[in-house]
Amino acid sequence: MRYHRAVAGRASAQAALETRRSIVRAAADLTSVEGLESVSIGRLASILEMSKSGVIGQFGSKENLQLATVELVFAVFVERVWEPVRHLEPGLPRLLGVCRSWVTYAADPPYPGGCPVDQMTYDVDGRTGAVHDRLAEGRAQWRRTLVREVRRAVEAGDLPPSTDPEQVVFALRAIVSGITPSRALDGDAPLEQWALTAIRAVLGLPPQR
Amino acid sequence: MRYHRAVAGRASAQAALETRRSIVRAAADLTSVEGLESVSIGRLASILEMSKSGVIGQFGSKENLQLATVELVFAVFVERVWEPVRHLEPGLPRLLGVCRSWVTYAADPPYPGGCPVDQMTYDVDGRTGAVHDRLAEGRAQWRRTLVREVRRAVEAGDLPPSTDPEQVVFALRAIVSGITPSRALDGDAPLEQWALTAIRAVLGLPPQR
DNA sequence: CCTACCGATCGGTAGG
DNA sequence: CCTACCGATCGGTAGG
Repeated sequence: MRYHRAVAGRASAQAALETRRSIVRAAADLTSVEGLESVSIGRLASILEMSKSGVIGQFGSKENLQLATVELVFAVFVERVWEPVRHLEPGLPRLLGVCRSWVTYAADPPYPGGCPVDQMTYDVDGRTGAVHDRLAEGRAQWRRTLVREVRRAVEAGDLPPSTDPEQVVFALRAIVSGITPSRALDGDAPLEQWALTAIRAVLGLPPQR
Repeated sequence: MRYHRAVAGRASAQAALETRRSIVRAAADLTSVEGLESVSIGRLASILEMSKSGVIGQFGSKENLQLATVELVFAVFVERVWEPVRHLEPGLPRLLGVCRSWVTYAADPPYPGGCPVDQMTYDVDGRTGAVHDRLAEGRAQWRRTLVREVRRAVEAGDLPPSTDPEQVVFALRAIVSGITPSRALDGDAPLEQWALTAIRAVLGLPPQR
């Protein structure tokens, strides 16, 4: 009986973890399409064919569910954008690699909608609270990573010495983030190519590659 | 009595128009801060110290109120960004003028939050309906205006003949739209200057001015 | 423009 | 993980 309960305990703890993952994943997908505000506990319950208390019980509050969703979309971002290129040589080679994987991620995101990080940024930008703070923190970390990479490229002589890393990183983020709304509202266009062309321009590199 | 009623009729029609304007203005302000989804009839009623039926009665439905809000923010955009420079010489002079007024509008918007057009773009990009369609239409019109201006600048020899007007306009829109989220979440920075620097880069113009 | 009301949905809790 | 429920708020309507 103790054994049985222990096994059942492990099995059900595992099942609970899987349920938790499926809830967060559904929340991320729904956020990518309709935004954070549309992700209600009732809608998730309906999508996942669970009760509302089954959805919220895993997290205790909607805010905790949102925080878990933020962590998931950050992890996916790192896995898709940073991991594939982290082995490249620091400086311009890795910076250009990041830009390519980043643009690919934005143009063909692993969600039914656009990048949930950008969506959430708009959803929380006028508010306060833990979700806003965690999102700002993650964005700041990504910004610092990019600034460091630009700085290395300048020091290596691969970018003009007049380069302002902070300015360039602002431009890079804007250009990549511009892909999602264009894709959703402006009709078909070679957005990936347009973005890469713009990126080379703000880096002060000659066109093409 | 007929006269009195006629006067009262005019006066109250005017009052109704003013009420209508104040509702739409409050909706635009609230949209700029919290997004379209947070603009409920009840919240507007509370802000304006009216009854809910007084708010919605002017429009018949929430969708019509949203459409009226879209028209207002488009009108404000044209007034702030296009009108100040429409007298400039078509081509590069007017294009640079537009970029300046546009960046100023984004960096110091006439709303308590950021530009409602960008906010609404994220709010409706995963949906269908009249608000989505009107927003897409307005965005397309602005895009065509910019493309025309870039094309003129190329034809006048003020921009490189290799310029792809559609690509450049994608980049311009992304850069200006990047100001709002940065302002809200990334802390103090010379965003206006960064944006103008990036704009010159994607236009293929030398730095500074 | 108002009061009074409709059914639906919201986040969350009690109790199991 | 469930059912059953809470008060609050949603968009909208009836009737004036």
